[in-house]
Amino acid sequence: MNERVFKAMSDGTRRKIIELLKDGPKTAGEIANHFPHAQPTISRHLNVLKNANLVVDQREGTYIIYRLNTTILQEWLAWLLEHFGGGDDAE
Amino acid sequence: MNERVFKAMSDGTRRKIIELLKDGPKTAGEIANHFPHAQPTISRHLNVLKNANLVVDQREGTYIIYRLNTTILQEWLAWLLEHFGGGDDAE
DNA sequence: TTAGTATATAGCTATATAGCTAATAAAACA
DNA sequence: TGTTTTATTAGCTATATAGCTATATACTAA
Repeated sequence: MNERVFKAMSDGTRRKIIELLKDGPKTAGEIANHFPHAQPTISRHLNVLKNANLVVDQREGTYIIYRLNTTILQEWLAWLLEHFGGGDDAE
Repeated sequence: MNERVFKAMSDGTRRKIIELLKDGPKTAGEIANHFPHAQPTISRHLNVLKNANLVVDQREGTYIIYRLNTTILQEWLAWLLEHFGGGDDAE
């Protein structure tokens, strides 16, 4: 499993971005409006998520639309369950 | 969910320690022997895991035995599934 | 071309983290 | 007590990261 996914998911702001995008694609501005941080700060968080391949972006006119890459997210969860889940005796 | 758990799990060495401890409790030295790092380096990783409550330690003579806190690990996985799992339309 | 809007990049600061070696602590045992 | 073994803590360096402001880029529309 790609280390970048773990690093990306280890930040609370980025996890909230992922949760936002679970409800559907959003522009960078819409995403930024959900946070108290400056817009460039969110832009960089989005870039971290993009480098982890957890989101994809697509320019639409002046807007850039971000959407979740559900495949990577599901693969990550599957990897976690495989490695850390169900290890208890009383399962 | 405790931010410390995410930070703890975002490091590859610490994830390997967790996997080792899934096979049963081990002393700090046994754990360190599985890695190319200096022993104090592993000691600090163990401390990060301890602060996240992912492991507990117990002195046994000169040894200190680490064991997995499966509860926290399972709670973490459950939290992840709840927030990020099953969001796909075609589930 | 100019102006305006949306977003990213550059450049900075402060803080966190992973690694190391050296020193310290805690227990066992002669 | 002094020595050995096991492990942690202290102190350091190098690197990464999250935040900011200022600037640049990409597109739209006048």
